[in-house]
Amino acid sequence: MARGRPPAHTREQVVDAAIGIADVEGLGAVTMRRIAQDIGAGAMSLYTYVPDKDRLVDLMVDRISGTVPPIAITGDWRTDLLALARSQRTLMRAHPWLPTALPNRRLTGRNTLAYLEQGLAALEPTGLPGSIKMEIVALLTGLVATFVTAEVAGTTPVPEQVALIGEAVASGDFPQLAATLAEGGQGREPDFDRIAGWTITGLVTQALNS
Amino acid sequence: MARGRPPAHTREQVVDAAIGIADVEGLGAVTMRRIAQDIGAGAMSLYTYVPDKDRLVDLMVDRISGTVPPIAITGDWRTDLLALARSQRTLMRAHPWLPTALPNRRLTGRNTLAYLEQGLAALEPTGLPGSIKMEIVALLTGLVATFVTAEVAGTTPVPEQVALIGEAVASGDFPQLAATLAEGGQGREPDFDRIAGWTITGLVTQALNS
DNA sequence: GCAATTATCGTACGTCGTACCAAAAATAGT
DNA sequence: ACTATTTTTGGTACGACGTACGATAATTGC
Repeated sequence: MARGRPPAHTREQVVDAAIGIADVEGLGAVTMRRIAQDIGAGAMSLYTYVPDKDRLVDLMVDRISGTVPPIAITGDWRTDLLALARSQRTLMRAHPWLPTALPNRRLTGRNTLAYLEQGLAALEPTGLPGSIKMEIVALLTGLVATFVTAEVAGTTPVPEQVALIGEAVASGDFPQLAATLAEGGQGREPDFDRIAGWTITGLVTQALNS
Repeated sequence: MARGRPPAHTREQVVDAAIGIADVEGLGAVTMRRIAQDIGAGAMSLYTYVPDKDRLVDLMVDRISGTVPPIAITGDWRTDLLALARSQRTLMRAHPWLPTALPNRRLTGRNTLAYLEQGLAALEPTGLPGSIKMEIVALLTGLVATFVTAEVAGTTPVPEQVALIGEAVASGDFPQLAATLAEGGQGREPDFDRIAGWTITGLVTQALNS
């Protein structure tokens, strides 16, 4: 029944290899030749499994989205949305290239849709209009991406930025910034649950009151 | 006093040419050869004005940030933060490549710092700790970027996504999504002021109450 | 004039995505 | 068994990219 030369690999193999490279060396290290080398194939053979590189990234996103277990819907939107945000954060921390890959990307598969579905389910008890629910889910995803990006990048202070900020503060043109930096780190450190909780509660309650 | 052969162009000229290309044809169309051609220079001459392409993008971001007039600080954080968010949105709509360029980008210049300064100034009356103020500004920027990205991309429905969603809905596995889509567009359409207002109020009031 | 200095930009290298196509490996029909 | 058909493989090659290198040109200071 299966005519023609049998494939030596699978689409999943290709996508998984790409994800493995991106996880360790970043999305920039993902090239067709590199993937091919990793799975022991010729570069051009990959095009049997994937139409082009852009779609491959779409497939990468959808595939890792499938690795997240669905959240339990309790019926309390606060709890459920926070659980969803948490699982997204876990996913993005495991695959730090994800926030970079997300913008301008099409909805690519059932796993990505499943995420949206869960967001809508979490918001069901609010009785908000569907379009508002969609917005809230999108904004929540953006928030998590912003947070994780800052979280991952924030660990390494770039000396050249320190210099810029230092002389900016010294110039006296940025009094608020100077005061904030002088204040030091005695503020609470970034806490995902707190931030996400604020946003969720803020967005939904404001939406309900308008 | 200025020894050696005089420069035929300026850094601003190079950066502005790059911005012009990006505005019309997207960030992907910005190449060193293309910029050089636009300003009538050899490709390699650009390296007199800019260390490399990555820094050039940094300079692009900082330069357009300088085109935004500073907001008037009224002392009401709600008003001032919304004004800041609005001006950021205006900027991002005028330069749609900006949300794409933002993630993982270093603070590059005084104009970018000035934006941060304004955010801190707007939050001054709240009396929140500096680190919290910083977070709120960062999250607000992320929110605007998310919104504008959706706003700009949302105008063109991709047929291939419609097909995916259609069959997903037909499969019955996504009841919430199906219900939401069936509900149609009778919900209010995305309104930036409303969304930004929710988030600002939500974030700040929750921060104050915790 | 003559060095010293600085900018210009043609050439070239390595890397990328991927178009093209001959070779290889399987089945279906005879 | 053989042939025709179908499908995958992967080598070669093309155009575009960022940019290293270095010869050349244009300016100032002595």
